[in-house]
Amino acid sequence: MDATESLRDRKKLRTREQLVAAATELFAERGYDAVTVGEIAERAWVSERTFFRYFGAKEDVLWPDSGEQLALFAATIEARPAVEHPLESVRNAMIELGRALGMDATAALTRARIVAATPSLVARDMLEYSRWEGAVRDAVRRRTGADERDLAPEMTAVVAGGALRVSFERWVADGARGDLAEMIGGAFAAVEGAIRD
Amino acid sequence: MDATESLRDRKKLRTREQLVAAATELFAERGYDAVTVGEIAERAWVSERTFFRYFGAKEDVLWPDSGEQLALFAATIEARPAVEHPLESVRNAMIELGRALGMDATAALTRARIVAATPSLVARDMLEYSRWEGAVRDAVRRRTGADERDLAPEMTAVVAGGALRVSFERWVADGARGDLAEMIGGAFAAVEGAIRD
DNA sequence: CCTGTTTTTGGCAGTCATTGACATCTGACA
DNA sequence: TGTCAGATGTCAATGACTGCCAAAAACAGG
Repeated sequence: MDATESLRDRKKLRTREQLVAAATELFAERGYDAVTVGEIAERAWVSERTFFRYFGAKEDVLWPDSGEQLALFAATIEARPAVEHPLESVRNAMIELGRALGMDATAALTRARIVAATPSLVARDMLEYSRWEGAVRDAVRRRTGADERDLAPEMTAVVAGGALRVSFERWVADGARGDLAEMIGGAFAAVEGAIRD
Repeated sequence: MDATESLRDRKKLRTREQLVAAATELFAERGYDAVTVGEIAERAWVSERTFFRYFGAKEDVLWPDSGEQLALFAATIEARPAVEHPLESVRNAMIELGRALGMDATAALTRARIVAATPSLVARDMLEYSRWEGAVRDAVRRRTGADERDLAPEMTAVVAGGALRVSFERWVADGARGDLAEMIGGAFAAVEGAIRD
């Protein structure tokens, strides 16, 4: 509740943000591989060692809040009314979340381009998606009380996670114009067509 | 056509196989991170430098034929009769492929365990799946002549790739007993249930 | 079998990511 | 102001890669 945390905490937060900003700028300018952690640290006014105190690895700086966002997403799904169809819950959760995070389109676009340009980052990104998928799967299982061996929750999660991923990719490909929420809705709708005929 | 290629080629192939075998054994024994490239090279009777002539990175040795397999998969899909429903084609292609590759269950299991134990390898694995997904998407697009902006082929690919991934994971979790092809069929079937209600 | 040519290897040095150990500095607080 | 815990900087070491050059092996022709 206290917006004025200790000086220490504020400094820590600022350093963290500077590291993320410095890294993003440098990556955007020269490409991920051509930037060293030392350079990122230098631009953020800290030592290289300190970078690793904030982020476990160079690439982690591109997913600064993945843990929090995942937790938030999971909580948002759980909070949806139980009568909703699972896919509907996920879709709404994603839309709610998109609003809550206040998505800075420009920043998201920059980041997406950096990631797309380097295979190892794309891989890491897929790993993030798979974690969201896991959250969906767990939520669906809990809600439907499905057996752990039932593949239905897994596939629901595959569809939900895939819709998010595909929508985001398309949104980025379009230069972050257009409405992401709408695109997600479209992706979910497309599954119907994909399944039937 | 010539089973007796040049000595050079045969040696190269043997070295490659030895590297893969050495790496797999060591990873299984001690875990991916605890094994150095130098140790792998040593057990394969070559220098560390040579390892990197065969594989661009340490982790690549766990996906020795990913390119070929992907190409084979793509070709197999394309070869399915055009009247088949896309998902059906993909399912059959996967089943055909599983047979053609002669899946060594034990080896697959060992590999899967190594991968599952290390996040960066899981990420790389997801990247591989996304490439298969891309192949499916392209095939569906070509076959249906869908517009590039149509999300249907993307989602068909998501479902197909997801079914493969989920099935394989389950198969591995079950200790590679059971029929993988059958499990894939089950995953595809589960989508119906997941979508409707 | 001998010899000049083409590949494949090995050895080395250098860069960069990542980590542990230890000294120093700084905000928090009595 | 003096002390303590937490944050940072420094240093050294390991291990993944890469470029470069020289030795070894496989080829091809005579």
